[in-house]
Amino acid sequence: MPPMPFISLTDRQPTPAPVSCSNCALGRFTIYGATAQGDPNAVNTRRREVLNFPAGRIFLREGKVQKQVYTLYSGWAFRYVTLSDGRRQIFQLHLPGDMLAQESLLMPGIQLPFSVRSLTPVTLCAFDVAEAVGLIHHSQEQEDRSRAEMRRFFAGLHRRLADIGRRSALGRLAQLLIETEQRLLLRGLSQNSTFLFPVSQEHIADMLGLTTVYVNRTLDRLRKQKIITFDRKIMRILDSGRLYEIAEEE
Amino acid sequence: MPPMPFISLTDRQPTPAPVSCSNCALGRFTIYGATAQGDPNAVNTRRREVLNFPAGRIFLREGKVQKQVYTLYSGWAFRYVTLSDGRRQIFQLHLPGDMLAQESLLMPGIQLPFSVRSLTPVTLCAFDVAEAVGLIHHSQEQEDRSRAEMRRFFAGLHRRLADIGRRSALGRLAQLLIETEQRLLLRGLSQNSTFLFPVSQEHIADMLGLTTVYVNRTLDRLRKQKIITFDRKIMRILDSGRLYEIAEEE
DNA sequence: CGGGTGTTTGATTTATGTCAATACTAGTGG
DNA sequence: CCACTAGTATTGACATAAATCAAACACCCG
Repeated sequence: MPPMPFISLTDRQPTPAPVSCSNCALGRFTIYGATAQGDPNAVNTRRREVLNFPAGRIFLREGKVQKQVYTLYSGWAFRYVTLSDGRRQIFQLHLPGDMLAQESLLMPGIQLPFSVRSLTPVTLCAFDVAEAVGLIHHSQEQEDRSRAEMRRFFAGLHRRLADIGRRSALGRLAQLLIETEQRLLLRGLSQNSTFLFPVSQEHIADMLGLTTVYVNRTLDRLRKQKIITFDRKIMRILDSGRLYEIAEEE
Repeated sequence: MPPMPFISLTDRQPTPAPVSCSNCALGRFTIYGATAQGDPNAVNTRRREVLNFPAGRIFLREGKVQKQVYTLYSGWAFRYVTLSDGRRQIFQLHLPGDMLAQESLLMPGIQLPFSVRSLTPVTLCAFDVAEAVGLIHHSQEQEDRSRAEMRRFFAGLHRRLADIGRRSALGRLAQLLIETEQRLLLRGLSQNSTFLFPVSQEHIADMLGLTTVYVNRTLDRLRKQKIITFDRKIMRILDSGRLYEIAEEE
């Protein structure tokens, strides 16, 4: 089934929260996707509340134990830590459909080793941890799906570590673009290798362990080689073959 | 209870595998530690086999799905990936008492995103995944303990990522030494801030995202400042106050 | 005792960081 | 619709941490 985009590429307004999970276009892409499609009411019943935050808001804090988890219904967020002198490392971008604080499902009682901040205005659907676990154990298919999601996340964390440890700035950037495009594609948020990428160069720097200035210059190299285009938050991959080569070799 | 060392600091011979888990001095430090102490027979019954490997052997391979998990009974190992051109990133050191491939317990069916190789000769105790899960669910205390272990591991992965992304070589090295000493201390494998650290400078480089030569020079800085001593694989922390400062600030 | 692996050191290069100035963009309020 | 501001992006000149290359050295093991 080809995924349908549920917001326009250039639409920067927050998508209004759905009244009911029954007509939520996003549900199928979530960790409880099977249930969301087969029995949307089961999801609706367990949803505790719908939250809205403006851009730049810290809404999950390092060290806290989560009683709830959240589906990112619309908008982008990221998980990160800040060192004592202000240096920041971003661990992951969260895209619409992601489950935030999902590790609380696997490791109940975990103190989050990161904070989460919104990158754009976001809408979240909240579930109690126990309810979310119930949702996941709803069916075999469901369990498989959510496990697959956890594994993807886990693998991604390792990949990022290897990237920062062992790849050049150019290689890291290429990896990031490829990974992001793939994740967005699955949700119908990338079309013709073009997608909204609402991050500043400082965010990219903090994801890749680089400096803002150097990210700028590295983006420039990709632009000059006509491998990408990136303007007003719209990223377009022009030469994905070359991008893959760079990701692999650099 | 002050942990008792179960091998001598300078003993480089592999500790013989215990015939029975009942007299295993290591059990209490494992992920199933509560059971190992309260009902060692429950552990013994489930143990499938005891494996021995020489140093430098790859015994878990990236991409494989694990039907078994292993307690590292003696020796050291590490998990890593190799990029296509040979660059290597080490994700974690495994010390005696660690459960190898433990993510298979949380995420059954996961393809390992890394390989595992022995650093010294190792002895492993093997358990089927299902049996190990059973062991863990043996009691509440047990579940709590094993969860705590998972969380520690998870937090450590994030910490390492932030270190490599945002700290200098000196800071990374300090972090590594502190973390390692703490982990060893819990198992009684560090005394008077002194422990066996059977890694080459190349291993350190591959853990920290550096070069062998530069690791050598960075170790040298710590030596010259009389913060550590490191000779014939014996690491001694002389000035832990200073080491903590460096870990935090650099 | 000889060879191989791991360590140390020096000289040099390079990728990336730092500092600082200028330009652009998206909003804001009038 | 314009002027103003605050954040971003871009650019240049320069500094430096870390990599590279290459040559001793040391140590361990059989």
